[in-house]
Amino acid sequence: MERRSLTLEDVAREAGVSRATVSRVINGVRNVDPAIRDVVREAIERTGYAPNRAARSLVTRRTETIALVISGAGEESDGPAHGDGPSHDHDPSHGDGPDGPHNAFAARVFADPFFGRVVSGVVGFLRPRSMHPVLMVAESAAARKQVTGFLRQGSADGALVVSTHAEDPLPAMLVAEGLPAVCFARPARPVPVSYVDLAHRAGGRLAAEHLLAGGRRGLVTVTGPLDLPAGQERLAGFRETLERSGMPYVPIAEGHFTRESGAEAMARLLAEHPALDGVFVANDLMAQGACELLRERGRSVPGDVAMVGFDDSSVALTCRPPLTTVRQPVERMTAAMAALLQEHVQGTRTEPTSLIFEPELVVRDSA
Amino acid sequence: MERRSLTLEDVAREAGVSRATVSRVINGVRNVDPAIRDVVREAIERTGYAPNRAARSLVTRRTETIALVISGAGEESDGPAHGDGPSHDHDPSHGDGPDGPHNAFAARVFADPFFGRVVSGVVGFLRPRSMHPVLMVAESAAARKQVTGFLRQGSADGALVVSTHAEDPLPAMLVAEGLPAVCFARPARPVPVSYVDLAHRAGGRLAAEHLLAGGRRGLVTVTGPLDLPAGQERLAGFRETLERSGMPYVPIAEGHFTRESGAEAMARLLAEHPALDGVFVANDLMAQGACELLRERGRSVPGDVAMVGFDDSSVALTCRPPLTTVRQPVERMTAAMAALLQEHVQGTRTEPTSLIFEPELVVRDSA
DNA sequence: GTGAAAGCGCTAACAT
DNA sequence: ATGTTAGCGCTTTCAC
Repeated sequence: MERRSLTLEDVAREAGVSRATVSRVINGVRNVDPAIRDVVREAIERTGYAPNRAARSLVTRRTETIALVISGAGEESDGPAHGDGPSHDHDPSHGDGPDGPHNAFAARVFADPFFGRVVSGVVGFLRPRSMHPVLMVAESAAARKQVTGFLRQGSADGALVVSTHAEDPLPAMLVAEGLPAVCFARPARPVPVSYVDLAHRAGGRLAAEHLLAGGRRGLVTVTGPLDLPAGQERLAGFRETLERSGMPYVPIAEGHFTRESGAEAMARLLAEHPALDGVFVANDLMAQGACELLRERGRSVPGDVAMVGFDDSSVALTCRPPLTTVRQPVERMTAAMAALLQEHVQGTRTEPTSLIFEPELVVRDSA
Repeated sequence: MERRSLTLEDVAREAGVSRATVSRVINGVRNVDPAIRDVVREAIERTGYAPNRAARSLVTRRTETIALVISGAGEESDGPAHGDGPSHDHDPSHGDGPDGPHNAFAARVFADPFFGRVVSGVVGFLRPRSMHPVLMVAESAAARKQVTGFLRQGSADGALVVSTHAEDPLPAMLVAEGLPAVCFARPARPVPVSYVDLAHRAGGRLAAEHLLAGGRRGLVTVTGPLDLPAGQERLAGFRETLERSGMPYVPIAEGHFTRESGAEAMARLLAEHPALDGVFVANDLMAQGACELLRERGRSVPGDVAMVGFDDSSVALTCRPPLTTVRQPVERMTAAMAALLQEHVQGTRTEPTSLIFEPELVVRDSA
């Protein structure tokens, strides 16, 4: 049943040439007589030959595989306990128990609509090149070791890192080991690593301008986590613009990019500034929460309060009303990450590089 | 900068033993003197050695990698055109253009909250075993070839297949090539392949019983695609139960598991049966659509109309009101898929096997 | 332009 | 219990 896999040797015999020639044909090296080339191609076709990845990888030192890492900060496993073997994990909900997700982190991350767009962009770039990402989750120290180990043993050529927390140590670890990596968003503390990011400040500006253009003057904002560059910059852009319009003071409430925190922040703002008539919420998930809270409190959107979100994630459409939002071209950004990583792997680019994308205002019904 | 990677040889020298011994220690083979074992371990630690995956894979004929394939039916690329090379694609939106996702399929799939749960379950099983899934999308004939090719060249040991359409030819292709595979849900047409599935019929029953228990008598249902076993069975279970309660006739409207189709189906039902007071919607996404439509039409949920969804996906919580729904333990199911595949790969199980999971009613606010 | 041959780093007989 | 050795299937000099 398990037919011994075909080798170059078999194809070579079939075509009446040497292994080397078949190899050349497969790898598209010139210096091959067109006639012979066709004969070989036919032999490959006829036999259904598929080159062995491991063998090739062993000699080329390339895997043509990249890792897509969803990485969190040190949370659980960086606590006081240490010295355990690398495969042990301190999270009590860990393990392949009957409860499905081995930990809350993975479940949370994969449920985020943002994740789908990330994957979509990466796959969009990779697939036409016959490459496919290996998905890794790294929220603990042990998991991060797994990532570097994975790369060091040559299981992948490099890593695409999407961090969910500001203090993620993974980028620095990768750099320290000399492993090719590209991050989504500039790391909170400087690391000589390539990254792709959004012009967050410009995004905040777009939001402010739109709200202002709509005649709103009682403006407030629900910010993202202010220890994240993205959180700071979006706020800065928003503030800046209002300031230029003679509104130096803007009430703010900090959220952490979750729906619940958006609702809570909105509640605080509403309590302190009942006259508000426009709000910039630093991501769509929080905007959804804010929207619901506003409705509960009897304020209509956009009638009483105009709202601009950020990201243009799927919830922007799901939300009632559909959200006017600052679109982050996530798919293009993650595709660019893959392209950049590819260059680093191939050695056609060596210096850490950053690519900044421009946001775009998508006007729907909320403002 | 690029330090030549360490080899077994280096570690062996460092530890003063032979390559074979180091190999034994690493692979946990007995027959190693504990003292020597420790010396070797220390040498590994000291040198920071990481075994080369390709080299190992070449001899073991195992990759310790599995593919997670999100697969659609033949759609675009199975049209009249054919004979193109495998890397060509007919979808005009294909390619790494500036528009992000190389095709609508990937974008649609990855945006589905269901996808996150699938990944979460798979990763939950794999990660404690230091394995990581390779993500593949296969919605065209060419893409499916890529999948079988990927496995045939030994890039992965087997595939986990999640089909989004009834007539997906991939499972049959995999079986025909003798490649290890496990599917999510029973294939629409019989294929001798292992799969994990839900007792859909029991789920339909749960929904009916709950609605009945709530005193609702004007019951209708929005079904899933009726060419899918899941669609048929959920309906059958629902019908069955009502029939036993003396309600042989149930108005139905078919949807295709999208929010829009749910709203449309609900609209049809409402037009024909304005007196309805309870509805079973065959998935949460459609339920959300139905819910919104009901509200637009001035019917409150659950006041005027009680609603039970299916899946318990993230939208069940997002939905206003939060959905009472039939929970599908997706994470456990996909973890089981991975476990089953593992057995097939290791040869500890050879016959196609099916694992059926029981659904569970989650009562929230909509019914 | 093509073939012969030398490894890539590892595991698994087989010897010892 | 440990070392020696023969490949796994491929790419890549190096001759021709």
